[in-house]
Amino acid sequence: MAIQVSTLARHPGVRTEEQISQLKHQWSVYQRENSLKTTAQRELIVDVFLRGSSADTHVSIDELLALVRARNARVGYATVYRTVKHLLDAGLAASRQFGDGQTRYEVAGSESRHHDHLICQKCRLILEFEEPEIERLQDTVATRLGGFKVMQHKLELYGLCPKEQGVSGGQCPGDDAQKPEPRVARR
Amino acid sequence: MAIQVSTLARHPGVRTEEQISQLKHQWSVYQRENSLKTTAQRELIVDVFLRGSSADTHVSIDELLALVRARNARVGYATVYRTVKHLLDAGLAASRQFGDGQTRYEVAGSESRHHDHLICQKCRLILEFEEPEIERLQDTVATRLGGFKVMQHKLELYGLCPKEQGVSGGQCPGDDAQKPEPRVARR
DNA sequence: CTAGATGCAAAAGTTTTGCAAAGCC
DNA sequence: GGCTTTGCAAAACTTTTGCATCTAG
Repeated sequence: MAIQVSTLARHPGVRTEEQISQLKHQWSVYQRENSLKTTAQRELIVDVFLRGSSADTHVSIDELLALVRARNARVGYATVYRTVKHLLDAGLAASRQFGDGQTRYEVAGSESRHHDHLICQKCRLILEFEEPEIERLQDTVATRLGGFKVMQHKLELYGLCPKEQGVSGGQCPGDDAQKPEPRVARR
Repeated sequence: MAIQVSTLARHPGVRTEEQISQLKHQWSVYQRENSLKTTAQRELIVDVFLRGSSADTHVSIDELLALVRARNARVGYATVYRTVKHLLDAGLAASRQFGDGQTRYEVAGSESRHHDHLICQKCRLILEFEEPEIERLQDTVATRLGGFKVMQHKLELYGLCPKEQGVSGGQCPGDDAQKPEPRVARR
């Protein structure tokens, strides 16, 4: 019996045009409020990030830069870092650390419902899921803590995906681990 | 009405001698299994880590080294990193990233019950709490995911501690942020 | 004696910053 | 024109590694 993984992940990367333009509107509001100028690089980075193809949910800065450079080679690291910082500030991006040493970013914003993550400890596959119950849990704890005001949470489940269970040397979606290329520009 | 924070934190640092020796036993088993030699430095690091005073739950490598050097100045970074790696491997330490850029470590092991964290976004105070409900939640998701085997979870709640709420420029336990000293030895 | 451990310094990897040049408004 | 942004390189910071030396077993 095949296990339907795809129904669990929130159709990553399948963002409708409508959602994209909603997110872009949120971005332009932020731009105006902070008197940010509109530059080709920044717009490109934002566009690439918000559209994120299904393979590129949870991008690292490196990956994002690579995607951006595919469309415009003359973009520097610093610009990506600075732009992502703006996206975080605008609430359009959220950062996550899954323990692989890199900070990863995913699309947030009013359009996206909150979700949590399940990470395969063997193959590093990352799945998303929604669990409304946890909001209730959060409130329970908040109440017990009395004075605390809980703003957000991060829940990560770590375990083994179907392909890894029992298989000692089995392969896995993320297992064909081509050593990450040395970063695009290193000194 | 004062809020009883202390009852929520699992009495951090108040580990009984019995617990300590239980942990040390676990360590010595690991040592034997992996033919690790007993050296003064390593024993010291392990001791300092496992005893961790109430202020020193969730230590960073830097903090741990500082504590260790207070007792023996001739210990290097590398040794601390290598020893902590052993502790992780032995299941006596667990690593956490709370978004302040440093990896932090806390005591794990059979003695300690699982717990989760609440982090004040303003003052970086870290509290621990237990919430049995979440194990059930974990199972719910595992069931829904069908083929997944969930091994562990991390739940982090981010919010504002009592002292920070409503106070725009208010101070906070962790707010007297003396800029972190430049690391102990830098080139 | 020998395998493992240490300390140092260098290297590696990620993120930030200073600055001159270029671009937006 | 003035203020923001960019790209580059250098700096800052965390973690790992190579190696000569030392030490527990």
